[in-house]
Amino acid sequence: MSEFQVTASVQTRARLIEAAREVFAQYGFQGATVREICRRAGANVAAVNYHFGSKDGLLGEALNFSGLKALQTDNLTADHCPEKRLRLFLQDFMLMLLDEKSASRQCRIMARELADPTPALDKIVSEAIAPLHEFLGRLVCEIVGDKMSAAEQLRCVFSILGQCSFYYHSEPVLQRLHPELRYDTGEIGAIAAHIADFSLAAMSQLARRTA
Amino acid sequence: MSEFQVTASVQTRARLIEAAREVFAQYGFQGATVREICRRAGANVAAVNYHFGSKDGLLGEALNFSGLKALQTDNLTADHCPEKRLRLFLQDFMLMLLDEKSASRQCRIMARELADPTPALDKIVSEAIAPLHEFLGRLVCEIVGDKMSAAEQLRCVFSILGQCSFYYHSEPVLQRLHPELRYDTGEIGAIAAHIADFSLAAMSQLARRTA
Amino acid sequence: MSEFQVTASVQTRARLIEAAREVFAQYGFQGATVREICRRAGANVAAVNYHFGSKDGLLGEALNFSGLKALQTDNLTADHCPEKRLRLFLQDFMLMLLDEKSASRQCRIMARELADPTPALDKIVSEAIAPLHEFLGRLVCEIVGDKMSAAEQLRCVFSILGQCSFYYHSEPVLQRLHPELRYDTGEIGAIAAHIADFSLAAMSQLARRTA
Amino acid sequence: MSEFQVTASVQTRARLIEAAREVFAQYGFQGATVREICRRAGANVAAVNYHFGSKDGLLGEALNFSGLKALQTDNLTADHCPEKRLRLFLQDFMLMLLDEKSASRQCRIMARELADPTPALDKIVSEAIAPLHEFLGRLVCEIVGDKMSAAEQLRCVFSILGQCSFYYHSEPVLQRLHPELRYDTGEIGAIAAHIADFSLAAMSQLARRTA
DNA sequence: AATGAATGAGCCTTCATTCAT
DNA sequence: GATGAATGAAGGCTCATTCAT
Repeated sequence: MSEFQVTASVQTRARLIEAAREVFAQYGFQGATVREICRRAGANVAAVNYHFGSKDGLLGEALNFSGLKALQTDNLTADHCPEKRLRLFLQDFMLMLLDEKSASRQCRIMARELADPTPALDKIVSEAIAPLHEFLGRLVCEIVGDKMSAAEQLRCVFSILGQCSFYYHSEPVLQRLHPELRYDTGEIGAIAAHIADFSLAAMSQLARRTA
Repeated sequence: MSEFQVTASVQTRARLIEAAREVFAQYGFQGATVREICRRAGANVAAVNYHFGSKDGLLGEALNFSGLKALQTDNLTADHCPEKRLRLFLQDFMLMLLDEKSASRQCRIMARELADPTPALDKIVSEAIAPLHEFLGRLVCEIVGDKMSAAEQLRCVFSILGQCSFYYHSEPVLQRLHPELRYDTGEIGAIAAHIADFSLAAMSQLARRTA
Repeated sequence: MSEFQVTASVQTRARLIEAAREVFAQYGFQGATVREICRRAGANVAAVNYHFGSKDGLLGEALNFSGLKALQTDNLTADHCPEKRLRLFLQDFMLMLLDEKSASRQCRIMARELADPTPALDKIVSEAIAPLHEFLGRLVCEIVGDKMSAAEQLRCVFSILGQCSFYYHSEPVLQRLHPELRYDTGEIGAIAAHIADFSLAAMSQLARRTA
Repeated sequence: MSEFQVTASVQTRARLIEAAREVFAQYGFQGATVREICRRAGANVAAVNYHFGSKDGLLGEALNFSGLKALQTDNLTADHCPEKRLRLFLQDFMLMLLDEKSASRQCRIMARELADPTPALDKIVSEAIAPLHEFLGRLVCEIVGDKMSAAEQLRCVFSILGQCSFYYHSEPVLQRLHPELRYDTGEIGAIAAHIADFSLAAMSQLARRTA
């Protein structure tokens, strides 16, 4: 094979993955069709099976969590108190979750996996969600110190994540209940600030109470 | 028409609805097949269209929010302070949401609608979710009084609902991360108590801060 | 069975036949559905099979040629020259064929049978079309006398019938080509007059030529 | 794509169109099934949708009026008087209409469309019937000149077309009434000659009368 | 290596008919 | 006698996948 062809093949693969992310995010795994993905990628109908073996295989490749990982490593290297770091992380995380940019697509695919798990969920959990839980767990631990049991700390992590994902999952509902709501940069910042306020207030109060 | 046939028809309808709830909850609206529903209901493939006109029509009938409504009316008639009533509601609500009983199936269907909205979502929003948001909105208002803006109160409602739905949406993830976790009555009670503690602590702190 | 019920049964039968004529005329035999016929007749879905054995059986009963027969017997008793009687017959016949009245429905069903014959066509031919051909055959014979061979006379009958049925069969086409065309009483009269003029002119000329 | 495959695809398409013409002509658009068409074409059930998008799309492709158009252009280039050209056209036209060759199938499909119009009728009218009416309109105009009003000329066209289509539409009836009738070349020629004689006689007489 | 053609299982739905009362 | 419920065969169509080059 000539080098030109190698490059063409690689580009086709890349376009397929990009198109798959769009279509999976928009229609879900079941609702997405191989034809539509190939159409958007400008590739042949058979390309998906050729490059990835199956629709399932493509889903596996389409998942990519580098953005989410970068968020965490950046946050860890910042020189702030844990409360401030939680605030900053929530700002970045909600922006990634709610902003109408490409980064949001993986989140959307992940969210769909929760409602309708496929074998790809295992990969998502081990590569993206487990590290995220651990990251937040350490942050909460730093904030509440030893004033809370491990089980309570875990539930605080869940409370924070629950608040975050709510705005993502409930978007179609919120659009109907509050049509004026728009996830623009300002609104997302306000949401993140509220989650930080709410959670930090709760944790400080609960930590004090236990003590 | 004989009384026997009326009964038979009603029973067939009921079996179809029950089967539909199972299958919709398990596979989602798209993934569910009329054949599987009819098979489980012991009815003919054509039964769904005969009784409900279409798969969509069956979905509409399969959705029933009487349990959720009862929760709210019961709570409103209770003679307690608003904080206590929030606690009690969360206990009932999380039990309905997480307990492995039939009531949970409507929730599962609703949850799937969020990830992949169908025309039925409008019905769900107007009949179930909107009243629930209003109910919690009034409760929060009673708790924080005039010490918080309406927008902040609304975000508190979202924070509460987000925490609740997290345990529901993330079940498959949590099963993988914490295989020892079981949603038995005791665990559900502890979760509900945590959400109440966390939220009440946050609200009291935020209300005080504003004041 | 009480006399009341007998009457009810007879009425249901009659309503079914009337509804069947409407629906067969509108949608054709294949396109017509038993459900729609029963709905219009205000009868049960099973009524057609109960009263007529099958959809085919209903078609047989729905066909009725009394109007067409009356036309011919009326014409035969009129005291006019054959040319005049042809004119009068064409006026009546085209009115029956084209006027938007109930009488037209049997014609429409018959016309559909020609394009898509069912077993009912045999009945139609023997009871309606054959007598009509014979009637016109005698009329043509009276007009051209012995100046034309039997084969030529037969073709003249065909030429007359062809002109008549054209306006019926081609209605959807003519509506598209000449949207201003309306089959009102005046237009139908003009059409019938033209067919009479055209055919009598042709026959007189051909008869003279042969002689 | 290899040349072999291109050829294979074209052949499959062609076989499908040919089979569709057979089946549509035999059973009508509604009565025809995609399965039967594919069976006759030796193709898969999905082939129709793959190649033509839908059953409707296939009908559109199955209609082809090149034969009819050729008839008219050939006739226009002939160097004869208009009466002679009408005679010649009727010979060709009736042969196309009645001869048991493939060309007849499009006519049969067209005839069915008249009794049970589908969206394809628009295409038929604009591409085949309208030009045919115009062609005959010009011929009639040449024959009767200015001795007849435009409305009368139009009715003469209808009288000619009515006679022609009668032999086509009424074939199942004529088979029952005159079982000895066969549309062989000789008979078709005699029919065409009769229509020409009848129509020219009528027109000359009517034109003279008006003058 | 990569593609257009073709596949067949499966989808929802429609329908004339039969069943049990 | 007459009906509402139920049937099952068949309809057009969609889809991920495989085939042949």
